[in-house]
Amino acid sequence: MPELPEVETIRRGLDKHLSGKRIVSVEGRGGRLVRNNPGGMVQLRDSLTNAGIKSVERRGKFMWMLLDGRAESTLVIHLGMSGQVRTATHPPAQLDRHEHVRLTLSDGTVVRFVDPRMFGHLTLSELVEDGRGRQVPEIARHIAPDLLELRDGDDLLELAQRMHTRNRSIKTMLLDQGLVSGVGNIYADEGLFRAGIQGRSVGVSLSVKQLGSLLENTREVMTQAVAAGGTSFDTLYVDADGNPGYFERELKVYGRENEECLVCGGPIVRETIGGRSHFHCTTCQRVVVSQT
DNA sequence: AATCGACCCTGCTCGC
DNA sequence: TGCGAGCAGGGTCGAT
Repeated sequence: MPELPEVETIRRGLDKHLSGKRIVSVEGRGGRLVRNNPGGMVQLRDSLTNAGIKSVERRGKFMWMLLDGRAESTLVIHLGMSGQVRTATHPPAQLDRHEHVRLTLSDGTVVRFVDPRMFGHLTLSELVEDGRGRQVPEIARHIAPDLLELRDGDDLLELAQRMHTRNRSIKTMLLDQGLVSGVGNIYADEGLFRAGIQGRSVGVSLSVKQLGSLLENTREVMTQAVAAGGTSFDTLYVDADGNPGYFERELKVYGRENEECLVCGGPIVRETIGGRSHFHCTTCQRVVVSQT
């Protein structure tokens, strides 16, 4: 479900509600959600009980709580396709069907981890240096900085130059979290539409300038989506307070197969790239697959 | 080294 | 109304 804007919206809510609080109890069966911890729920309970939460951080679609005085200094939260983190002051006594873990904080706030598909995970991880001067959880070290971390000049240019050397579809590269993180299927398509490029265009065939424009457009869409509280197609995405996001109304192509392009009136087309749907307008977006 | 497909799950929608 | 097929916003792994 959630891409960078949705995760960032949730992170802000959690940071506000949880920072400076202490975890007093840990409940739930955990299940697949805690699969990455060798000691499962027992380890999670031992490590988190009485831990203080300093802040909630994020890179790409990974977010983590910074914990006080613990061997594993972070609790990493990845929402996968259908994960939610909700805060509550008076939750139902019984855990919901898909509620796998519940934390109770020193002030009575309850944090509920919900995930029907269980592609998400909760993982204790130590902080390490990412090679660029930032401390990140060890299990998130493999992902690149996200578009909101990259600086306008050098960082974006360097990434555009790197993409320019690759003989690979631009959409696949946008989704490659090792190249740039945080972009998922919705915002990749929206960024490509705004940049006027079809997703199967190949890196080497696009100019560094075109690639830079694509990155800027994609970042701009995500920035606007954060301001709108993210995109909600359905009840699967809500922020930490249970509110939906309002960016769906701003989507130009994603999920609009056979509908009219809002710019030229032509049909929005869906094709498959790398096993994922790519929504685009064949008039407003060019395909560039050969050297120019 | 890079890239593709399979796989991990549940739930919803669509067509017959 | 019932049922199977297909699809979904994510990531990881092994085979090529």
